[in-house]
Amino acid sequence: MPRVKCPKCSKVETVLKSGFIRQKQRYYCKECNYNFTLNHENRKAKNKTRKNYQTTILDIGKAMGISATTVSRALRDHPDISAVTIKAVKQVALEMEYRPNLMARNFANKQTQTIGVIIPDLESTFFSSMLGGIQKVASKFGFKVIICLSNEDYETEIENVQVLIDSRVDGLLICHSATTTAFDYIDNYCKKGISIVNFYRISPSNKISKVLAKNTEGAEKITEHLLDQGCKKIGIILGPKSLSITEERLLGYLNILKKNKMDIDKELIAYTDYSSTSINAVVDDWLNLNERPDAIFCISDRSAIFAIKHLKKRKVKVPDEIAVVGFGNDLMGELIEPSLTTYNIQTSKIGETTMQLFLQEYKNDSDNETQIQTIDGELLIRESSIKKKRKQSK
Amino acid sequence: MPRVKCPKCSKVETVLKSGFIRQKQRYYCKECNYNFTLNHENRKAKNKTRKNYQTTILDIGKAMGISATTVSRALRDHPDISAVTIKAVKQVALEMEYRPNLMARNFANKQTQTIGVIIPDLESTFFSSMLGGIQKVASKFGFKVIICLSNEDYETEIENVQVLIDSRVDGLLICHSATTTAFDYIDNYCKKGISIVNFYRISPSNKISKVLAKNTEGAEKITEHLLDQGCKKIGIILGPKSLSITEERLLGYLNILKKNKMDIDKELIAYTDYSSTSINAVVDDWLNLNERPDAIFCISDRSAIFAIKHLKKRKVKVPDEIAVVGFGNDLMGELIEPSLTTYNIQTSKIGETTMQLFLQEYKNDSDNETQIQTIDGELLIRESSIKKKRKQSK
DNA sequence: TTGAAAGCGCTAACAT
DNA sequence: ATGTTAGCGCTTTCAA
Repeated sequence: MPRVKCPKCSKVETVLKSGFIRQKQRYYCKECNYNFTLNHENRKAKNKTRKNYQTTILDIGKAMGISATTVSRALRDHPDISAVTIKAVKQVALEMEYRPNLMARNFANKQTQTIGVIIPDLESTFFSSMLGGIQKVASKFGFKVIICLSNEDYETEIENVQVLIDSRVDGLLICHSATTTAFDYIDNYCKKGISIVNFYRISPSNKISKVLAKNTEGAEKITEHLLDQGCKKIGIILGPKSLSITEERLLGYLNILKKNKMDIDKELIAYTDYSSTSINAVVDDWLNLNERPDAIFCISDRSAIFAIKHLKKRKVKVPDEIAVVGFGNDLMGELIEPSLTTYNIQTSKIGETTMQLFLQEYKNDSDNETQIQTIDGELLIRESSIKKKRKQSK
Repeated sequence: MPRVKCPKCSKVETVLKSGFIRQKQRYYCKECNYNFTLNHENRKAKNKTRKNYQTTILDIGKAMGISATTVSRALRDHPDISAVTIKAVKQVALEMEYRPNLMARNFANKQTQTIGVIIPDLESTFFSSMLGGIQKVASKFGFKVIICLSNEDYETEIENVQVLIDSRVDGLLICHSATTTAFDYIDNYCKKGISIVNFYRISPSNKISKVLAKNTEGAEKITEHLLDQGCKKIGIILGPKSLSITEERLLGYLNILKKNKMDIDKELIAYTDYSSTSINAVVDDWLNLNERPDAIFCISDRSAIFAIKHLKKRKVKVPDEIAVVGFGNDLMGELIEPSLTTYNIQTSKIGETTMQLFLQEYKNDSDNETQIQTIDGELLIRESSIKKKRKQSK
């Protein structure tokens, strides 16, 4: 019951609420049979003088003669609040151009509806399309995405993680930089209960969920395909040793060579830092061998393109003299001449799945076990690996 | 003076602070010549029981027997605080694994150190490299970047703007979607004092600063180059009419045709929505003309690549029968065969400049005038526009 | 040099 | 169905 005096009889006990009039709480005195409203602050006047002043729920409450709590609840369609009140409040909110302050709301709720994403770079469509996938799912569920680029640098990666955690993002989706060799920091944060999902380039930690491409299987298919084309000597250009994808793809490559009882030539296994210089150096080395490889399997499409360009420069014919295949399926692979054979890992889907996995863990905040999801891929045979003799024989 | 009783004489007036001992405030009673500390809550015990409990400045304060205010100031190297205190506080903060809650800090400060970026998509390196530029400058100045993709959709663009503003981002960097035709919402937000910078695809509003490419100049150079190559009939494939870049580039194209007293054929001016279908349709139309164009100037590298692919499919030789040029300088242009002649607008620099412009306005929050910055570009002549006869004659 | 108190805008627990 | 109160973690007066 409202504790409001009737302006006529000055009694409190006889006064009841009686809906809203002109967006203001209306009261009714049973005794005097009198309807009245209270003179609260004027809506416009109240709008403090500061230039960027934003209406708050308190302003609305004052303007209407009701409490901020009721306004807060009405705005969020809380079941406790009556339909009339909700309607009236929303109306006033609109008039006063109220907009919720998400900073305040999130602070009060101790959550941010924001996830942080750390990726190595935006220089090809490769990571950006993963980012796109993440963003797509995130926006569908009302999450904001803060991006951070590690520029393939470990220090930057760590700094980014720190800032994001300090910002209290609800979750962290990490694709490690190529120079990251120490992954223990991940476990540290996990202890503190922060949701982290690893994607594509993953850490060895068993405390977090992961989304990865079928690296080993993909590498097997790629290698098999090259053998199919009659290749006898396949060089493999990898990334840094510390990277999960390097390891897994090398495994696939070795599996198939072993299965086919082929020699494994250590000289043909090269580790690089993804830079064009390091890739060109490897290619040069191999061209100087007595017996050149007849195929090069590159860790990424980007490196495959570097290799093709370099081979062209060195007047080596691709694919006839040396077949080149990539991995990943970057948009660029379709454009280069010859078009690039690759393994489509579905980057965008990796992003989507990563976000979904996070969401899943976020909802049932129980300490459920971590899971590892593997995204299917497919061999994409294009020109860069088709040996002519074979082509004709088919 | 501390209001602490001496444990021996129980007097208050005689007690002075005397530095820190074992990270705790130490007191000294002049009268008893006695040093002591107070028994405040235990550091470890205090660490509430909740799983994700994070140490707060209050925890540090309690643990040390000083106020949260002092801790807050010490942590930020406030000049009021003595060096000893600062050192001691930082030490304890480290021990207690304190991390500032940026959500709370930002809320109290009414700023977020975050900017929102709205771009149309991440499907090529085109916008993502602008994003990269923004991110680069942003991280240098301690700003976080929230990205939103409009997917070239006006509604989504508006929604994104709303969410970002509700989140109280410090600034908004917008590159409009291709379907945005109503830009008035921008002015509305400006009235409320939100910093907005427009980049690349800009609105007609004169209330916000803008960063743009030299569209008209670039289009002039491109057109001149095509005339140079002996082209007589240049088709131009534009984006939607509502887009600033469409208008400006068309202007450049027309300027040069007029300057050279050439006929302007309306049939050769086509508006598209950037989709491959719409571009292919235009190309098909032109191929069906009695007199086909001998060159096609595309609004973007992406559309130029669509055009080239389609022409190849239709067995039209590029550049001999029809030269094709793009605009922008997307990474892909270098890879396609024939490599694409384009105008390098320096996407990454556009991003960097946009962020710098925002920073500039943000610092001197005076209502300084808006500025428009134009980023230099350069003609990049590659294979797709070099007519053979010319090549030989040179 | 330090501390106490108020407040940022919102939400939730607890009345009524 | 609505209001009261307290609190999220931090910063900033203002007072000492």
